Amino acid sequence: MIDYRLSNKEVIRILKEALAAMEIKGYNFFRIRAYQNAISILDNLTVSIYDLWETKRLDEIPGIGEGLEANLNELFKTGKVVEFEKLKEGLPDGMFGLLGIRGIGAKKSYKLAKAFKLNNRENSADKIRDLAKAGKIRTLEGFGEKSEKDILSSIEQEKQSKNKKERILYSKAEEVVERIISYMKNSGLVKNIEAAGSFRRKNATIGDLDFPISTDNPEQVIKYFMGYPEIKEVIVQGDKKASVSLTNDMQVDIRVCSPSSYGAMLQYFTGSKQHNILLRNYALSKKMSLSEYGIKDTSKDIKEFKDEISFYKYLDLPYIPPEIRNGTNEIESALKNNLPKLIEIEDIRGDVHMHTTDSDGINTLEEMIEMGANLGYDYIGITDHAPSIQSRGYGTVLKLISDKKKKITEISRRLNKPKILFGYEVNILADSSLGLPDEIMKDLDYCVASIHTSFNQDSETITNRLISAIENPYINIIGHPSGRIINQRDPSDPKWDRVFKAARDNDKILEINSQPDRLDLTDDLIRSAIDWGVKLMINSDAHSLDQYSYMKYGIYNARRGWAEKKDIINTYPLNDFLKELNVRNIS
DNA sequence: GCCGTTTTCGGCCCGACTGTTTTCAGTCG
Repeated sequence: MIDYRLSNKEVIRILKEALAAMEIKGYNFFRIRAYQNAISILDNLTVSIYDLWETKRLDEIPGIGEGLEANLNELFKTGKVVEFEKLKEGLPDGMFGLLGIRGIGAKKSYKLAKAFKLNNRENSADKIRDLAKAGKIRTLEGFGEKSEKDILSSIEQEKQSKNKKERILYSKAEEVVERIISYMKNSGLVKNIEAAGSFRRKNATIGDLDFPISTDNPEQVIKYFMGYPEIKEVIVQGDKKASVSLTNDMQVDIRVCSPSSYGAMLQYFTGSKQHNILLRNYALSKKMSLSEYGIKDTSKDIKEFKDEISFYKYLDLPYIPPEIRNGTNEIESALKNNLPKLIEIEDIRGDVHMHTTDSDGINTLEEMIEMGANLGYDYIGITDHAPSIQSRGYGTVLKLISDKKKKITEISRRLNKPKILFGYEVNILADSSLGLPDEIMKDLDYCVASIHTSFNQDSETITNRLISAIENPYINIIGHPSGRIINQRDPSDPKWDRVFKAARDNDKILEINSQPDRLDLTDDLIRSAIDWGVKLMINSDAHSLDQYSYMKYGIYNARRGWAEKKDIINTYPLNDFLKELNVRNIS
């Protein structure tokens, strides 16, 4: 049997088209909303919908009930959904080429496609652009000169940014955030401001930036914001909010409120959208209504909140950290008083994956060790890429290793902290063999095994490669297990359940790699690894002194994966850590 | 269509902004 392995993006496109068709045909409002809700949830998944279907876990997704599960089942089995095809009957195909253009939803795309007889989605956007240029759109009822102009600029912008419209790395977004906050604070008008949204939830990548701002002078603040030098285009501008796009193509949204209601605004603007919907539903069950202005209960007047803690408290909930406000089961856990006590950066006692000038690092062994000492770490581990026996010869490699070992022993004698571990990052080769032979690895303190080549092998082969490294007695850690590079290389696709089981049964550690473009394991894999009882550690994989600080990104990622201190072994005191890692040659 | 700390029936998050309207529909977050 052949399945149709559609990507999340394709599945969502198909559902959005069905949704648009229902809106045109005037289906029940709440049925439409159920579809919107399901699409929004699916769109936020970081796991593959197909994988969930294949492992029969679609019913675990909130918002997907019997009906949509049956639709998706049909879609993955046959490549289409008969019900959806019927829904779209009689609608001009061109309208589906217009969905997704800013400001054009179902109704407008239908109106346009119908009026101008656009029967092909491939060229409908181009045709509308030409019609707008010719001043034909304004002749349509409900459209005017302004909307014609907006449509034109939306289409041209869409075309322009088609290839570069990727979400940017959290670490890059940090720089933009700092510039905006310092600009706004300079106005002297701002009481509170911070970046909310996915940035505050510490997503690995950021789409838009959202800033709640409290002030006694809303109009002035909006006006002042409009003078921000990186603004390319103003999308909306009102009394209470504004949206702009920057010269780097990021969208920035601000909301302005009074200091007395900043807590509710921050909560609203932090999201996630799904978290807020669930929270508002929960509030309704307690006869309360939530908004960005505060909480309305039966007394009808709005109770305001200066901070988020009091906001959640009024709902009889403990504070829910932004990193886990993903609209999964965090409210349920909060109600049971069962929220995780998430790991903090201060919990980290060491970092044992890093490189020096002996491989592709840019600082020397001595410099890297000194930095680890300055940071106050209890232990660090040096793991350059293992030298290749094939290209250097067995004897040379042995000599290299013993020289390096001597050097580390000497430095260790001078320092009482940190404990310095000596290992290598060893390649897991395409045929599942390892880049260093066992007899060399066994004399090292520990080894990290990582995949650096042949990422595109099929799922079964990748799974076996990872598992055979896990089963090797001299491998202690699997480095950046999925191999993804954000926006450059997709994660490889092993059977994670088998990998997790093997790691747990063999007492091996899986790494959370903190490089901002890796963040690997990903947050949801961290969550399932923990459920499997797998021990994890967070490493910077530093290739220079300043990259030690990447540890914080790994922490953010681990927090998103609901990780607690006990789940991450490099929070343990030295002796417990060495034992947990199964370090050899402990002196 | 989805879902359950009021409910397996009867509800369904909340508000801002825009353009084309004379009170609101469409879109967005």
